[in-house]
Amino acid sequence: MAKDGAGGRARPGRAPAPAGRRSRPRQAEVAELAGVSQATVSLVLSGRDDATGRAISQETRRKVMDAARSLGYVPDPAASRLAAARNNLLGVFSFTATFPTDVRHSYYPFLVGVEQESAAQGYDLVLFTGSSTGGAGAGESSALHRVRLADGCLFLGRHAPTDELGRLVADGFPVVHLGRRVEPEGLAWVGADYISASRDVVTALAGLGHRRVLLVREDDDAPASTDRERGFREGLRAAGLPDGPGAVCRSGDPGREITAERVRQWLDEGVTAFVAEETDTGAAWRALRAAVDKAGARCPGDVSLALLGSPPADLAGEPPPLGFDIPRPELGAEAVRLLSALISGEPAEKKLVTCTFRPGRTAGPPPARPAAT
Amino acid sequence: MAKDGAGGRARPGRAPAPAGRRSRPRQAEVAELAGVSQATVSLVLSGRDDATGRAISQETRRKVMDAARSLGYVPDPAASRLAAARNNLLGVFSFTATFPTDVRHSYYPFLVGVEQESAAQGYDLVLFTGSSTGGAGAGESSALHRVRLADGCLFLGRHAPTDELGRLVADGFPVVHLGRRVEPEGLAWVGADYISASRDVVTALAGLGHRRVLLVREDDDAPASTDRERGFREGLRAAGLPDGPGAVCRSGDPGREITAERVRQWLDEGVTAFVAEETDTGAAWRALRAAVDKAGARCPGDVSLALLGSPPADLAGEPPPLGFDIPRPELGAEAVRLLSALISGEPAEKKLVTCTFRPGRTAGPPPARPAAT
DNA sequence: TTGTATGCGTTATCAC
DNA sequence: GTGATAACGCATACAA
Repeated sequence: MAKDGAGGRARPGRAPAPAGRRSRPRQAEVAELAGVSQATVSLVLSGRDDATGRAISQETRRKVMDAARSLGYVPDPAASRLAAARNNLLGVFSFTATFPTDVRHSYYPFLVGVEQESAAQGYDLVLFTGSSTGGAGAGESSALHRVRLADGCLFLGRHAPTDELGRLVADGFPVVHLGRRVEPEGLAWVGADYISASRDVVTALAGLGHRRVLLVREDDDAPASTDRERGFREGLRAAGLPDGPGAVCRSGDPGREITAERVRQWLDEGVTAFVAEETDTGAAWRALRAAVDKAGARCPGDVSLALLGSPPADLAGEPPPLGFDIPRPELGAEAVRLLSALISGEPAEKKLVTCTFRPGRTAGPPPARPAAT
Repeated sequence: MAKDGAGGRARPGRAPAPAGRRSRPRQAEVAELAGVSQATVSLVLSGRDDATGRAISQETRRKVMDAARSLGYVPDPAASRLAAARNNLLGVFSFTATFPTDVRHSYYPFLVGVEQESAAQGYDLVLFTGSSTGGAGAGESSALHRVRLADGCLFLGRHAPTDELGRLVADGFPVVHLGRRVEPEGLAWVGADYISASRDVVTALAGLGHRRVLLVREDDDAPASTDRERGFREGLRAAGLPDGPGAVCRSGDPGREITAERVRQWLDEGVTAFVAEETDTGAAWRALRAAVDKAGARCPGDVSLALLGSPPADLAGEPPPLGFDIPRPELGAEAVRLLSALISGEPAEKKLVTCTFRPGRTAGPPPARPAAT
């Protein structure tokens, strides 16, 4: 009973396969063609034969390889994962569409690095489409459990629910988050070192002679924002500049927009340099530039500007702002490396990647006399 | 023998689980807690109980649900997909990196639609790249056959080798090509209807009063090019315009560039409108515009221009050309629909998607007197 | 050096 | 209504 031969059988106990379509070749069929057992096929194809001391004759190896090739055999990832707990698949899960219509919000730059490093490490990528409309797990309380099909998963975007992630981590499922993240406890992540990078920008401004520098940031409490503010303040202190509440302006709310009028006022108060945060849409930087322009101040003659990040793509033609670039592909690659290590059983790490300082052309010495006088 | 209880057992026959990692609860454990059989748990949790007429008592349902919740049960996707004989994975194979650094050559717009529709259909995506050396199957002779790990695969780009694709098709593996393609026989594809779209552009020009229209195309015999030429010629004939070899200029070769001189000459010959093909880099359109400009002709005053496709991204600021837009996201979505149908056993289809006519601002009536007189 | 037997967690069929 | 039981395709301890 049971164990019928490997040949095309009627798949008892289940609905018949779609008419006319043969299922993908299995190891059993490769074995039959090569005249060996399925177990031998498994050994040969996994390359685990000589590694574990199990020696398999070259003759057999060749026969198996040939059979596999001629049948176009490819291991079933689900079966591999079930049997061996690994299938060389890395998951990528984002909570907004990975390829949004609006390219500005995309994870594209990260994916460049993720793809490269995954290939280098011998992994294929599975894009879990759980984010958008439904995904394969629509209706489920958690669409997230699907990622367990892969050996590990990368999470993009700050909207990952902490408890779901926590569950994965608690179960020992390898997870890496792209972006610094405080919780859940024990979560591995790779983030950009906004603190140092922001500090360096302020240091550069101070070095140029600026004594009053203002940070314009969004009213958001994500680490990406708070880290920049922290670095900004560190930079002020390191340069011996005043670091009061007046050094930072939370913008973004209605009635708090950066207007020409406010800029004018700040200039009158002695501010000679403005620092903006990079945002998804680049709105902050755009608004600041517009306001300064409208206020009649020239940059970098009358006022210096800096951007804690990269300018939006449509401003690529403008002179590059003083600031830093986030090495997104490198972040993606590093995340894959961490994930790979996790899968190998190493402990969860948290890693900051250094940003690239960008001298830019929007900063110079402050005007000789106070702009307002 | 075998069939030991569901309780925490030592997982015989395999390497011990990584230290400290307890395995997650299985249906068997849920069943035990609920006092029912594992099969019942499967029925209840899959929600397939009332759908198939198998009535399960509310009492049992509740007990199972409670047990599952209290144990924190989440289904193992590997096991589900193995048992269901499908892994809900769709391959996406591109012959250049899926995320090239040069975004202009990218498949991004297609992927937008692919991702959306895949999510809607309950599929996850596996990204393969022909260019990348690595991947889980590195070392194999053909990187292409790796796609068989998915339930079906989408191919992007025209460089897919016909014989390899033919092999997949012959094996009954579900494949859809993004872009019209003549061979291999029996290959399903989704393409843009360049013929109608190009015809409409010519019709629009003729409607404006143009009698001599010239198509500038690359020296390429891909369907994307030949279809446009065919539509162009159809448009000429439909408008009763002359359709000789002089109506088309094959450019791109050295010595055949579109120069100001040649444009001048064509204008002298009575040509009043030029139509260019969209190319990967946008080179044709760029060259044509430059040449016309350099020839001192103004557009649309002296000469009308049209583009069979969309202008390159960096020309987004210029006035939009008369022509059409390729609904790339829609193409991607349609391809996924076709692939999904193929996987369900339906026959291979070929489908053309209608392009969007774009009036643009580069065409007007021809000059009152021949430009050359 | 190769084959046999068995389990991974789920689904689906069939007797009860 | 419910519970055995047989695959799904692969990996591995162990026998041969």
